[in-house]
Amino acid sequence: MADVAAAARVSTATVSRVLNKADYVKPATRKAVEEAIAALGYIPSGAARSLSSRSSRIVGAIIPSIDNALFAAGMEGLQAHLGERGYHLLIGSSNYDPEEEYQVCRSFLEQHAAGIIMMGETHTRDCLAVLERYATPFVNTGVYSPERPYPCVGFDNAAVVATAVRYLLQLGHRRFAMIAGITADNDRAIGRLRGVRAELAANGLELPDGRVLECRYDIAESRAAFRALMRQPVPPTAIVCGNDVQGFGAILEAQHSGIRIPEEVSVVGFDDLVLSRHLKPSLTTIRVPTQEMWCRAADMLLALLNGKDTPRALEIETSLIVRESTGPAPTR
Amino acid sequence: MADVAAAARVSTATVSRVLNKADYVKPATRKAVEEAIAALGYIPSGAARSLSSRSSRIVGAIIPSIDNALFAAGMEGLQAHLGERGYHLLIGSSNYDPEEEYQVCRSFLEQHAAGIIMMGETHTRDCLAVLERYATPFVNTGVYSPERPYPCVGFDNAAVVATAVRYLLQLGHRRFAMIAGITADNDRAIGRLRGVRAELAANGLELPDGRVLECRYDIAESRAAFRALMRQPVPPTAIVCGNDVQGFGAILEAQHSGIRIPEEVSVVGFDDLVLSRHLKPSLTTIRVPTQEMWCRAADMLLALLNGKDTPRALEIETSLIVRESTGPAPTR
DNA sequence: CAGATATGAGAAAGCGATTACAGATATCCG
DNA sequence: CGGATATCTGTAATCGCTTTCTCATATCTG
Repeated sequence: MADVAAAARVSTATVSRVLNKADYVKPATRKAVEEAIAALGYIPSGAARSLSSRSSRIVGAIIPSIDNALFAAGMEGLQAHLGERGYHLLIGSSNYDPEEEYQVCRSFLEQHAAGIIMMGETHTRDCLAVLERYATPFVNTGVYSPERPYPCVGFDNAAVVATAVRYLLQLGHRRFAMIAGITADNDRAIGRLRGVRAELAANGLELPDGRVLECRYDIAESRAAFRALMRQPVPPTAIVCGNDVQGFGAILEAQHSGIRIPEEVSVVGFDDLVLSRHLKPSLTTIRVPTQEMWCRAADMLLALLNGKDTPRALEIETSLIVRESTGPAPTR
Repeated sequence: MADVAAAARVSTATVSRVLNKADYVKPATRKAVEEAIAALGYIPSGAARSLSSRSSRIVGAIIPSIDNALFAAGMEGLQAHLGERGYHLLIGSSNYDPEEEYQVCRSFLEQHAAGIIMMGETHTRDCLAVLERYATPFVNTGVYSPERPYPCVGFDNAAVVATAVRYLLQLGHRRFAMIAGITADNDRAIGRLRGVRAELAANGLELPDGRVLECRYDIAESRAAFRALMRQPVPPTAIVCGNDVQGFGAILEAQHSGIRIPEEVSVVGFDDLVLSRHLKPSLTTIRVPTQEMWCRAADMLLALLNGKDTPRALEIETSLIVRESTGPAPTR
């Protein structure tokens, strides 16, 4: 910076002013500085800036896994969105473990993240404490809990999945099963399971434990789960999946084992990944505008950061996308 | 840090020593400091550290797109690998554009990245210059060019794809087509196209321009490309795809339009994504140990960073995985 | 037991920016 | 045209660490 200042025959303070847009700087002076910056190929030190200004333009995002089309798409959109606003994105994965999430959170704080966006609302006490201690705002995504004190952008997983169940009920289905995500420490997975149970209960139906198989968001495991469900003495006629990957597992296993979807069994997913519309049969699912969700979360975080006014809970619109994997319940 | 020092009744210099493992610190003193750190919930400032030490434990990775299962898996593995070694990962995407890559590179330098891993070896002159100027080492991945002066970890795309072509030739195929990735500024896509051409030429065959369709790594576009190829007056009997996503497009389009794979046409992909084995028919492809590749690239970078001895070019082993999407050439 | 050698800990000078505060011009008014 | 005001620019302290010296103490050595 001193070099730039010398080349432009000004002080470092002026260079700083040019860099930070603000303040009064005569056009001529500004031009001289900008030319010096370009000529010297100067890149300001982010470390020094955040040290000195006690703030950074870094936002951290903690997702369960980068290796999941859903989150990957979200990060792609988030990065572009933040980039346009002059912020950098730090990505970390928690592996669905709040303890790991806490560690990632600490490492973000170490890097002076100005704010953090996290998937879900299940955080360790330590995690919340450290965020509080370092006065770092955060936003939960993928969940919508206006009654809780934490900022969130998402939707009510239980309520949303219920719309899919209602649709299946209308189609005449009565024997339901669910291929659920691992519910341990996963509020979204819990919500979806709860939503299915609740909607069925509201219609006088049950979802017995034997009809709920938890497995990871992994095609091989989901195929195994689908197979197991369909081999039961009285197989279900409708299977609700925790997300689209599990839905893919169901459809692919059906292709392999010759089970006809939707004639023998209907399948619905959740998320509407790109592949869903391309499989055969294409997958009926809940569309979630992932990128929009993350971008809105970023907007909320930036508003919080800059002291701007913002609602503390934002609901993201989802919709049921009916495709080929669902149909009338078989008449036995 | 001053608080920690005060609590432990030592100087900040000693706290620093404890933090950085090195140096002589009496066990008792170390213990006192560590207790103070824990008690105060102290998190050292990464900015101050890298400013003061003129080095950081940050590694940047620039990939074309986060929203691609291949890179996502690579990043997942890379992050874990770097994390174990006390390094943080910064992820950026170039959108297959060298100019954007350069901008991401600059932003990494701004964050004091100690080193950078980039996909491919097509970088702008400015990008190489700025890396040189800031004395920041980098490693190219996904390519293997021992004759070039830049460190790389990957494989020879042309040579590898040739193994797939050879296999198809053995099966009796003579009419080839290719659904290639966009070759502009993409050395991997170029290499694969070149590899197919070269291997065919070596066997007295040609790949006419009309039999090469470039499209993005996107299922919808790939489906369209497959459809177009199969609608030609004399359709190909073997289609080599630039990567697995394009292979998925081919298989899914075939399912939809009733074209039988491999009876009517054989299809091979590249990368061996998880889905490849699960589709019906499953996709014959080239397995690329993505995570290993990125981890080896990280190892090389860290070696470069720490002045350790390391080969400057590392070849990653790939292998042809024969599945159901390839078979004998139809006898016309 | 004196002197040499390790070992452990502190003082203070940066690292590269930002930002009060103050000083210097330029502009404007009566 | 002098002085008040508004507009620019510079000086220097500061951010939270690392690291080089330097010094104090402990451990050997003959």
